[in-house]
Amino acid sequence: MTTAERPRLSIGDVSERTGLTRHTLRFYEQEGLFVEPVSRDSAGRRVFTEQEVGWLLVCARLRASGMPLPDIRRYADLVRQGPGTEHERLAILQEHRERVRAQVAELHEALEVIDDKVALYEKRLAEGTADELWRNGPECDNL
Amino acid sequence: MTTAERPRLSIGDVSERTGLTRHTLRFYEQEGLFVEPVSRDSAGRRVFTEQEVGWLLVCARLRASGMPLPDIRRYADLVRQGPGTEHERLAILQEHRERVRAQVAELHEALEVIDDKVALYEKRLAEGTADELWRNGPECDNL
DNA sequence: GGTTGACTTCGAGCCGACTCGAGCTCATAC
DNA sequence: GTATGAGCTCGAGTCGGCTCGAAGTCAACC
Repeated sequence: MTTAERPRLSIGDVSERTGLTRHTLRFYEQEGLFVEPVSRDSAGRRVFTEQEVGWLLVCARLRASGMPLPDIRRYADLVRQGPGTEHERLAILQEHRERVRAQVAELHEALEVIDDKVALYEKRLAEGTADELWRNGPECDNL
Repeated sequence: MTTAERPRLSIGDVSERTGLTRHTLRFYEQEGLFVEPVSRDSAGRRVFTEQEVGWLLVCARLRASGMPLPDIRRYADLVRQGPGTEHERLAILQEHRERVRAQVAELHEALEVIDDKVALYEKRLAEGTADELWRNGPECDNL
């Protein structure tokens, strides 16, 4: 529980550190992705903390893996509500994990198809027999 | 080179066999994803061949792995143009393969984050110490 | 010859997640 | 004191890939 420095980060700082644009950060606030309301300075500008940067980095990973904003919002809501909501938070994470795993599996299947085609083209091109790859050839399984 | 049966498949048949809706199949034709123009019967209805089903299954994999429609169209165009376009076809496939691999890597990174969180929640819930997971705990790295 | 069901075209609508821009307010640097 | 630059709000636009529905055609069965 370090009561250490609380560096006050501007939206620009956070943008740099998270890779999310300023626009996106405002949009995320509006969408309720933050656990606590984002605080403001005297001029009404957003002031972020290191904690929030950390959370945003997590959000970025969740987004990159396809978690919809409503799910992230829900998770953030639960964290805000505090103790007693851990089971549902866990459930959200587990469900998402399954979806991601399924997606990885799907991508691997696609990679198999792609790899086959690449191998075929490379072989034919190396042999100079690319023409045989043409439409009605015996081994021309789907171009 | 089997000159065998040419089963004339309706859009409904193809829909069933590819998992693509009729709407999507028409849309794909319109978008130029087919190598050859789709033929029609006397009443103007689309008639598909086994070859086309095969190609659509490939398309489905490419789409599932995120290849944009314009890229698929380009590939189909090249196949239609025939010999001499193999290098570019190969290039398209290789490029896409790299993107898919990158995506898989990204998903794995996300999975690491998710797995960590899941493990943490499971541990605390099992121990009944979930409360310690609360906000300002020492080990509470980003909720 | 009427009903059914599968097909046709066309254009519009939808979805999620940004992305952008106009017009404004501030604070700091010179 | 004014120019610069970063921030603000709000509403609208974009993008890709479907998705839907209305209105019509056609063949096959009873």
